[in-house]
Amino acid sequence: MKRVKISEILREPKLGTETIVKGWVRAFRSNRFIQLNDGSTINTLQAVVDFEQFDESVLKKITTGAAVGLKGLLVESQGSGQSVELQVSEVEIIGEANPDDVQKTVMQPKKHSLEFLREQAHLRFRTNTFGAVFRIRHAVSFAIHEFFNQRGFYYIHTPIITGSDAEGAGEMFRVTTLDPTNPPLNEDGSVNYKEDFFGKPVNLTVSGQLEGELAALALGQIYTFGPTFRAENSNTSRHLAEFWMIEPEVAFNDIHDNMDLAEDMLKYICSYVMNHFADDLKFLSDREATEQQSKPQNERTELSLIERLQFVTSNDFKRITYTEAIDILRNSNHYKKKKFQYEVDWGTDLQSEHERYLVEKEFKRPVIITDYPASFKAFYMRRNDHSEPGRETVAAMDILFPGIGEMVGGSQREERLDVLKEKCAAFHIPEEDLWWYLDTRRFGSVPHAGFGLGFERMVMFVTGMSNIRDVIPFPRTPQNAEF
RNA sequence: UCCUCCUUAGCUCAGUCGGUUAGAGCAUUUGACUGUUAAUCAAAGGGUCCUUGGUUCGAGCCCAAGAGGAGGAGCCA
Repeated sequence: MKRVKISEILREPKLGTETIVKGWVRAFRSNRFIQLNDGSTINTLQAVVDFEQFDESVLKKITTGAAVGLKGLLVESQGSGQSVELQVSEVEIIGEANPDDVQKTVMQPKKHSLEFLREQAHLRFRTNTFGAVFRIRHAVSFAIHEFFNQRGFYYIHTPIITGSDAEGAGEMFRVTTLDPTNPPLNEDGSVNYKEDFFGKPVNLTVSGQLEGELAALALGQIYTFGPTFRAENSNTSRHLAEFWMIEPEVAFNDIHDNMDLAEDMLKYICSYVMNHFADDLKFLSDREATEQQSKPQNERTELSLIERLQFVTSNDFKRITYTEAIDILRNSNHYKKKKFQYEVDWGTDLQSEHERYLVEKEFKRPVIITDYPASFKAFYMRRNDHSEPGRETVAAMDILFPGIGEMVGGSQREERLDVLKEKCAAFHIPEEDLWWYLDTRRFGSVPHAGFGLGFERMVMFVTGMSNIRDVIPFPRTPQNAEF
């Protein structure tokens, strides 16, 4: 007989049939009731053992955390907390768990802090919260692939090891096989990278975008979905040294097509999770609601997690230009009462507090800000045709989410070779490093656009978790690469 | 990297003005009970009060330095 997953049993219970389940004991109450979870769902199956029919030594081993196989008859439950239960006739102890040891872990049946759970990343999968988070992380991932596949996008794998530092997106991790204590040196004392594995210095990628553009300018529409690495000493609840990013790129799209695509994608993800992982979502929504009760009124969220997802899918994102954003901020009472710590001036980047004001106070919904000043945006973003003199802007777009900040950053790309070369010079990027990128603008260049979605930030929004370390199985942050 | 806060039992936390033997709930163990739902009842075990140094007759509590963690900022996704 094959084991049946608990998710199947609970979805379509075949009452009166002999069934085998295997999983981990969450609780064993009254020497009679086993609460069994096998990871297929957040819900547990109640298994009832008649303790008079089993050996004491077997019952002793049914402890929290232990792995067991149970065979028995599926029947309607006499108790009120569940509809079906398993009347156990055979117990197999598959893996024991010593209660004294379990007591020191996150598996003991009680509430734990997220910090404590983080210290046991290898065991936190066993908890309701992280089981739900990682099932939903899968759902978000799968929804993204499904979304793009349905629209005829091709999934492209861009390199993880890269020789170009062109995007300047941040500090990079060096990849080398040289002996750090005794590297080969040039005559002038510098490290001789010709002797390194690739014959030149290489790093872990900070973005697959430039490579993605090459594919898009042949295959039409592509997306990447891979790990990304930033060696920045960022110690916040929104940053990781290793994270995952989705970067679609579409030939012939302009900035408006780009916004439509991003908005559709974000809505699709929310719908998918609501439709397919409702149990996990409800658990997380209730969990957040309980947590909110211990917070002061002004720090509570107005909508529940589920309501926030519904809100996103059923309302258009607010679209404004950077210049309009500056006007709104400067005309706000918040500004007039001097409640912003940072000055609001055309030409400087928006600070976190400004973005939060726009998203959380002014519009109360996701906001897309476009047409930023060229001075603080990347070299590859397309220069707008009708910029005021001295106020040159680029066709950039950032999508800001409540509680998260920047969820998506993208732009229409500079397709004009002469302008792009000008920008390279202005940003001190040597053209010879990017010859392969510039080539795309020589052989049938076309307008195109794309964006990057921070995968973990999306999972944060969908699960309601407030620390990015709690939505990735094994977080890598400064001074922390355990497991 | 900067600012603020935190570190007491396995976990979550209390610990008064610096004063005798540092407490509670949960968890664990033992026993009782047995249709429970974070089961209940009784008892027991469990402490480098983060580390080092200082002040003091006396420090969990005051001071200094360090370590670890959290929140916020910057950078960004």
